Amino acid sequence: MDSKSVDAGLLQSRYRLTKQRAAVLRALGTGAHLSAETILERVRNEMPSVSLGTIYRTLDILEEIGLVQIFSFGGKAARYEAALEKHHHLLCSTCGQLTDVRAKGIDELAREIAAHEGFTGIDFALTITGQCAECARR
Amino acid sequence: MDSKSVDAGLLQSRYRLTKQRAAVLRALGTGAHLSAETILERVRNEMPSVSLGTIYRTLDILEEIGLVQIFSFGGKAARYEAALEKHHHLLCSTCGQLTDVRAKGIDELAREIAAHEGFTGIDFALTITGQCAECARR
DNA sequence: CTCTCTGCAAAGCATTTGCACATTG
DNA sequence: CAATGTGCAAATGCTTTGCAGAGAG
Repeated sequence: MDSKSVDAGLLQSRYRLTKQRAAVLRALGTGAHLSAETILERVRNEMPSVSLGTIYRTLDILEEIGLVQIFSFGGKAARYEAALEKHHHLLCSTCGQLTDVRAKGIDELAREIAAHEGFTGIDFALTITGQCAECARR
Repeated sequence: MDSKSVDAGLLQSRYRLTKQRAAVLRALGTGAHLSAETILERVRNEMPSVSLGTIYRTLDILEEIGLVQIFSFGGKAARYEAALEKHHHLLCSTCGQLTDVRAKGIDELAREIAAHEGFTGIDFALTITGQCAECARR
């Protein structure tokens, strides 16, 4: 997905495409699993006056439109990621690293389970917590 | 699991089994998906002087020992639940209701995925968000 | 008697919000 | 120019912590 088509998502929505919003989208494009604070830093590189409030407001909108996925794991600050291709995460409980994984088997299973309970319009993301190979070695 | 065996978990740990901790365990037994605030209310029924700080401290310990599962979903207050049998959740994004579901297929898949990436000692819980049958009807 | 736990109140943090001004379409 | 968005700073809400006294072993 290039930046034009990402911006298009905003244009098609009831929201305006502002400099700040485009910058947040760009920041998200440069790496995944960013905290709001990190996004703020990146956006400030090109636009020093943005405020954290705007970052949060923007992320809310982007999530609503479906351009961003939010992960809140028990801990502290949530992580935000451009919603490109559906995928899941492995979270190392020792070093905190987040690894992406695809697994359509899970998607199908989840869909079946939800359907069985009468749930519709579902969405989900699986986060598996454990120890990554590197941390286990120590 | 009766209350004796639950208490035993604490007794076997390096923590003391205090009145407050037993009361929190009992409160968790009476219903799942409780917020810390709700647990506080329940515990106060039998012990009016407990503080929220103690509730949180106790829940932390219980999670560490493995007697409690914590769910933090994006939103606000986390939900706490006695860790009885491994299961997953359906979260209705409209009414907020949380439904338990078992699905060993998912457990197996997750284990495979993690193993493939060299992750060990894994744990996870799947939360599927969508609209429950009742809310969809409206 | 010593170590752990508790209540209380204050502190911490991530996130949200009210308001006056700036910007967009 | 009317509606929406932004920066700023203050407010919120959940959770954590320091401390002095209470309780457990």
